[in-house]
Amino acid sequence: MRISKELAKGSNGMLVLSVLEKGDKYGYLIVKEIANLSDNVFSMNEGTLYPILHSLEKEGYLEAYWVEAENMRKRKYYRITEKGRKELAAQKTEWKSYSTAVEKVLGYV
Amino acid sequence: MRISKELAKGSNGMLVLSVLEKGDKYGYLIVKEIANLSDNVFSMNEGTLYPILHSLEKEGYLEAYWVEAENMRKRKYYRITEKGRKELAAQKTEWKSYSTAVEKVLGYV
DNA sequence: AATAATACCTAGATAGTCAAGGTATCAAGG
DNA sequence: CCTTGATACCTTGACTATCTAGGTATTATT
Repeated sequence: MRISKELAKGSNGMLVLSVLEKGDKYGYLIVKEIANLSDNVFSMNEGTLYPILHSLEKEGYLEAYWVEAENMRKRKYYRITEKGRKELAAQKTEWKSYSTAVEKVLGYV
Repeated sequence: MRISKELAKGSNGMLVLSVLEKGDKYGYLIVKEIANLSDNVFSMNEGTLYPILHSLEKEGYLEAYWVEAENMRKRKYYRITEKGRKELAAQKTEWKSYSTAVEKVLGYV
């Protein structure tokens, strides 16, 4: 992250779920997608991403499957589950509540 | 915090600076002020606040002084310094950048 | 042949927050 | 008078998300 690491804490899981809601992706591509969508404000570290993916899978929010076509590196794709979609919705609600509260304290609202 | 603790990481220092920008306050009152302004979304733990205050003071962003009037508990007031105001401005800019980036990834923008 | 990009991963350190506790004063209610 | 709750300061130990830094391997480019 270009952004101070601490600000980001807690939002990365949500960001991962969010890009996967729009279609299955493999790890490396998730990093690129988050960088692109954020206009390169975020550049998620791989050492951050993979533990998050494993944790989200363990919680049942994601399912993984390997794709191994010819002339292509092996890629581990992730698909968001129904449980994952619900979790994402909850986290988005929480994000709204959090960011609104911050802006109230800052005097923006 | 009612908000998941991780989301809050990194923003608390900014919130403290922000409420002090509007006038000197002592620790206990800072907690109340942040709770009030955020409509009780935030309820900062004292175990979180005091280390933050000490750290901000150490960095030169705050200055402390005791007030000990009659019929009153001893209160340790904090005043934001010029350096603190600059830091706050920088953190507000970073917050804007961060929250905008999150909302871009979430597809709100 | 060397380098950069792709693609997966882990281990140890760092740092912010929390829960839980301590100390002490004051006001209100029983 | 005594207990309770609010005020007001603080510290310690645990938790956990992230980072830095490393590892392995393949493919494309120069």
